[in-house]
Amino acid sequence: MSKKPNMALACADCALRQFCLPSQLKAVEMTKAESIIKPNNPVKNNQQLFLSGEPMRSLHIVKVGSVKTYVNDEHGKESIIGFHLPGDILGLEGLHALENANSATAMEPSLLCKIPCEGSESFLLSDSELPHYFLKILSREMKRGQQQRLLIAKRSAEARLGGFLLYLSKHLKKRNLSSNAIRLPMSKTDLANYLGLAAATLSRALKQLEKNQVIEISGRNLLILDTQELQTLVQSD
Amino acid sequence: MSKKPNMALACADCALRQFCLPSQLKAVEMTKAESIIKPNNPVKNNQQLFLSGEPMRSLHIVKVGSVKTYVNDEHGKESIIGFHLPGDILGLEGLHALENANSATAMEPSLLCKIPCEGSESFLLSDSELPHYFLKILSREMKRGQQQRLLIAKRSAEARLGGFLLYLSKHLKKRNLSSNAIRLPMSKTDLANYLGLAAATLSRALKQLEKNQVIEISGRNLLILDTQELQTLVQSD
DNA sequence: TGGTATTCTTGATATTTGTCAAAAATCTAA
DNA sequence: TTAGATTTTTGACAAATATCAAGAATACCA
Repeated sequence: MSKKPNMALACADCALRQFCLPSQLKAVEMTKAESIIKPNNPVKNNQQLFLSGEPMRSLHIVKVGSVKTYVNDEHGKESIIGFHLPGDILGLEGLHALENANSATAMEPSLLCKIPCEGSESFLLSDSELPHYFLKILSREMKRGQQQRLLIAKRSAEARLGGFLLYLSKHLKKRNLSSNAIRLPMSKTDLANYLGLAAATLSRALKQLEKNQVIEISGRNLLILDTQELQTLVQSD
Repeated sequence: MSKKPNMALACADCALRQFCLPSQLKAVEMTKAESIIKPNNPVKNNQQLFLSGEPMRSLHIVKVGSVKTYVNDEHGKESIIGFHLPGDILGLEGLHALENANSATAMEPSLLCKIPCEGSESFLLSDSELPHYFLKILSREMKRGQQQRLLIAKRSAEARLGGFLLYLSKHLKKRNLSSNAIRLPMSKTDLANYLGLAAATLSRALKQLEKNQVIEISGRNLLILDTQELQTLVQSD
């Protein structure tokens, strides 16, 4: 029953375990997973985690902090793919080619756990239940991606913003974090980019929601006052 | 070497095999796969294949024809999730819950192959290389979904249309089908819905591309005259 | 084949959103 | 802490797209 000093920080005792490893994992597989996963890599604010096009060395899981993924078009202009919070797995879209599809940068000082993709220990090659588990994760992410696309295809700026805030709120709630008082980890510019809006339009949409007493916002701190109204907004479009 | 009468239509000899089963599948696994897959189910035009929310009985693969997937919002309004052509696998986004995330309807008389999800024979539970293979498929689809989302977030109607036409063209080319003379399987209404545009806007965008001699269109028959120009259009946004 | 229903196109107009620029607010680093 | 850089907000305006309605084309079914 003795543990190595750093084990308290590793998977078995991790508060986020249910979001990145199957909860019903057998003890023997748990040990194996822990031997593969490299936990708690610290990264600084704005630090690049990986670059689009590079060979993929590992999947990343956000333990603490937040990360954005994006691609740069031929003119160097950045397009935001997504924002990733604690418990989120990054890099799944690169698995098929073992090449990073997107680039990733930390939006604040963060801790990341890594699951190596290469070599004999790779979970991709393993006979464990891990591949089946990741199949589920990918399927869920695919569904979520479709929903996000629909949100953006509805064109109203306020509806897009509302949908995003609801997503964020639900995400935090699942992790037993405050779901109404939210600190936005990303810049307004990046959020506008993600939502397919001009920065000025996002600014006005935020102001409008505040005027209607749906939210309160001060810098990156946001308070959802009327979840119901947000839902109505998203649906009525 | 003797075959059952319908085997000529089944997986081993299927022209689309490389798109739905791993090409390097071992003979023994190939046999197993063929024993699981129910090939060539005919469906009529406009026939429903499955409904969002229902328990998922199988994955579907388009063998002949075309299928659309969509969801209905609380007011019954339809939002198109995607269009699926021969070789495409449907239902992946429902795997994680074994529940259909979307509804599906044939856009023309079609043939579909089914991979059952339930029971002991399910590929999900199998120890074969199939789960690893589907991991790759899902990863690729996830990347594609992200690209489609970016296309729609860039807002110009012509760029969205151009991107879609390029996708369609590439898709057909991979299958050694005519990539410049395209028959659009979907209605303009559905395509507009998918691209997040009003039907009138799509109509005008098509007309504009025709005026600029980038495409020629007559009903559902479309000819790409200038692929290069389409690419420029998508990128310049 | 003909009649009906549906989809598509087109024009006129209204609305939304983007663009640009300047000022305000915020962040960063010495 | 402060100066400079960056991000955000705001206003004025331009551009793109939605909406609506009517007519044309097309598809569907008996």
